[in-house]
Amino acid sequence: MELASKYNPADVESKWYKYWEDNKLFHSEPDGREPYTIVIPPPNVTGVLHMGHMLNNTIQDILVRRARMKGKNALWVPGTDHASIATEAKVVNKLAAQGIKKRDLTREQFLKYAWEWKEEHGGIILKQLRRLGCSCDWDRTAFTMDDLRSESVTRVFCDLYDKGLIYRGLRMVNWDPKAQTVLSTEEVIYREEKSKLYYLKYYVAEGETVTPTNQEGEVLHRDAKGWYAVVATTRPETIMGDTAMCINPKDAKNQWLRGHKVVVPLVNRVIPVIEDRYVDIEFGTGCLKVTPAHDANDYALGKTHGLEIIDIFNPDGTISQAAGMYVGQDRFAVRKQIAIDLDAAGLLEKVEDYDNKVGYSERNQDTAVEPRLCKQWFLSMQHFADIALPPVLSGELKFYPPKYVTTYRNWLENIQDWCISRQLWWGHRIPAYFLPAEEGQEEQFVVALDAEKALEKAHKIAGFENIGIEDLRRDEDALDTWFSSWLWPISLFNGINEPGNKEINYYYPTADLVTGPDIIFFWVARMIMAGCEYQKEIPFRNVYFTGIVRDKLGRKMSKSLGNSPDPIGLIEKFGADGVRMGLMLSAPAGNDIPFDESICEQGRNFNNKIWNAFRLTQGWNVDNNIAQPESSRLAVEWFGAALANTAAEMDDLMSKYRLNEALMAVYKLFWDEFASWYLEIIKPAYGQPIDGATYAATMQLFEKLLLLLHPFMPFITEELWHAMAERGEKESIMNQTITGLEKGADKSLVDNFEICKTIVSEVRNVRNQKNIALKEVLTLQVIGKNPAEKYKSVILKMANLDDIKEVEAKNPASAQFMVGTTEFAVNLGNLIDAEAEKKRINAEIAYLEGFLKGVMAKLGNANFVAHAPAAVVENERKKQADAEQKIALLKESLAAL
RNA sequence: GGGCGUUUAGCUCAGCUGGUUCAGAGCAUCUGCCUUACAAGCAGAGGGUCGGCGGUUCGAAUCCGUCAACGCCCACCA
Repeated sequence: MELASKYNPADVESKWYKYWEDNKLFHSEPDGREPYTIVIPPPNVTGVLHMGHMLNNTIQDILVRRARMKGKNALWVPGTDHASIATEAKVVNKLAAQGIKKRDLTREQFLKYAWEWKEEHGGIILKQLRRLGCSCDWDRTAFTMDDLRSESVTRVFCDLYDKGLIYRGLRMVNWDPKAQTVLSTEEVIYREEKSKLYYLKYYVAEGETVTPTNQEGEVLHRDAKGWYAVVATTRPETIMGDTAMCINPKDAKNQWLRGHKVVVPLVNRVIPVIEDRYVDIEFGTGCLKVTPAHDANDYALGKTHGLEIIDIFNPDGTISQAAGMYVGQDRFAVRKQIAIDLDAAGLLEKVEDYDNKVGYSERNQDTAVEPRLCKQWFLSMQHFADIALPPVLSGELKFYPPKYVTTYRNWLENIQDWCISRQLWWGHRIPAYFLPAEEGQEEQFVVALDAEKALEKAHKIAGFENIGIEDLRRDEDALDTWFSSWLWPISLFNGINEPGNKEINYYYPTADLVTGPDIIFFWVARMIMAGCEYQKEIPFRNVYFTGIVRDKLGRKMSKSLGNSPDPIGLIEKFGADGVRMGLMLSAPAGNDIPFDESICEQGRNFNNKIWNAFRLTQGWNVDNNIAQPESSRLAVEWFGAALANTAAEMDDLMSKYRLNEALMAVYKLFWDEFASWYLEIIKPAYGQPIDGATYAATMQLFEKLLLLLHPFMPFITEELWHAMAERGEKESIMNQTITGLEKGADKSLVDNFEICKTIVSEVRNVRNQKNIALKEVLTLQVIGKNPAEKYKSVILKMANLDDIKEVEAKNPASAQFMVGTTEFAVNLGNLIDAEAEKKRINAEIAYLEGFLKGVMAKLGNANFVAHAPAAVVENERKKQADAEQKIALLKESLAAL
């Protein structure tokens, strides 16, 4: 069959993926081999593949394919995440577009829509992962909200509640007014923002007698309407919630306010002036308005000083009835309006530009988070921090790159309780059941796996012995998505519902986790916690943190910027192998990846190179009756050693997770050594057959190269591996072993061959400079012994020489070069340009003399000779001798010209 | 305000415990080639005061100090 001169990935990729899947080659069952497990960071079930996924999953696939080829029982478990808040938002939007409001639906109705959405969009991303070549065990595909995972979540909730680690409490939390749910502290991201600082006048209440501290104070704090204090605030719309003004007791300039009452501007409510050292004397005027309902610090102040709490916001961020004014208007609209109104009333002293940080919802980045006081479910975290820190600090669990250990440690050492409830429907509903209560009375509740069990528990509580199941009211809230993800490495093997089962015992702990550093707290840390709590063992041995994929301008790839290439489009253009390689060549663990389509070209070109090397070998006729040329024998010997060296190097690099370097090593081995040297050496003359021994050896070497390449480029390697020989029906390259390829590594053999390569290059260089075609046969002279005598046959062929003559004195009419301290000369006859040659030699002498000067200076330094190790001094002496010898030889040549 | 990281060729990055890997790799660039595997290619070549300054040392890209730029994480200054 005639092979096209260019590799066409589209032809082969779908074919081989189907083959792998049909033959269940990715499937794993526990057996006697050593397990190698990876659990996928579950992508959002309704999401689509982006470049971050491409990178992340390529890495995982390389690791898992390589482990498989190292003889391990490799398993990569795929799955998706229900992504509570993001998915619910999408469904709400979709319904809104159809004119349906969430609040008009019952929970059941809404969930029906949500599941429909999930069925429609779920799985797209899993199909895309197949295009990439991911060798996931699809039979095990899981979903964080499927039955087993849901049951796991409920069990864990009940267990932690029973252990006293989960509690319900009134706290100042972060509220997302758009999604109308609470968020954890980790889900709030702060952004620097240009805003305004409003200086508001708080007049001293009527009837208060003010004693000015000094003349200056009187000027500053008094006008026609009386005495006043000025408060600087970025949030004037919250004044309706002010229940005090606070000054620092040590603040001399505000002493005069002590014990007074002031009037909240516009609102006209009289509030006390309190004193607390919390207030920064230097900030603004040193006067702080205290709004206990809407600021965490103010809340704390309110608590210590027994202040009233006025909640002026509705859950959607509009002003509530309690505010008494601007009711129903949006918080930001009110901020604008109130500034105007305050100004009109002469209560706004001034407005300044001010940079401050505003918290936004991580999932909903256009919505500013509102601190809000409400009752939520929390998980006490100190216990988990205590168990999750030691394995990382001790190195039992390793982070790549290790700098993240510090980040991890800092977080755990300052751990805050985790707010786990969300006011959402799409998620795992909290298994807490409230008991009937009298109006105005605090409701009691029980926590249980289901309603029946809840009822049993309720019956044991005095006064509730006779209630029925219909009297129980289940908590409306769902759990934070991460409350299911943190169980992922356990729940995938059903280790929560069925502790100690065969699968969890075999596959846990997993080997490597590949994920982004942005979810180190959300996910990585919490999985370690859950693992240590429920399996008493870390969930993975190594965490590989990938970088962020950026565009070539260094910007994060994002939908809104439109700078993210379509991954499937890239695969169609360059082939999955090409894209994988482009991504992998870019950067080491932890570094951001500046991605540009053009790096995929390099991958595609490499595919093509491999393809064409194969095409070359297929074009040969094999003749078993001809003898193996010496040059071919040497090439086989040398390349075998070179391949083993690279295999060993790759083992080392892979163990350090330096995938890009491992790939580069095999890339160079294939292109620079195999294609450019080995194949050229053994290539028979045009139309001539190749000897059987060389051909067989070549195909063996080629096959080994494919094995080494396979984890990085699964498709083309499978294609060629099959094209190369008859294979069994279920035989795949992915199940071949690469163990032992490093055997036979011989560095000296490789180093020796380098001398031969240098000589050939030098001759080619002469041809280049003198414009001598490769076809023209030349003669090489070596003065003295040829340092690469062993490879003479190779040199003759590669440099197209008729002979290498060992002579005592060279022909002056020749182009000369040196390899080490050996002189070579290419006889040029009348082609020689004596002037040019003199110039070249003089330049070389000048360089060597400079070099020698440096060496001599070192050796002339008594301190150096006295202090430096003998070997170093010896080496300098050798440099000196070599340089001197070379200079002498060059001067001779010069004289001869 | 704390902490971490980065700065080496045009670009992206290696360079471990100071000295033969000490100034490297890939890509890009330049020159010459359509040589019957491959122009998505072949053969060559050029290119860097290792961010600045100071110190330790016989010797510094490498260790220490300092400054600068960039990036990331954490933190309640309204």
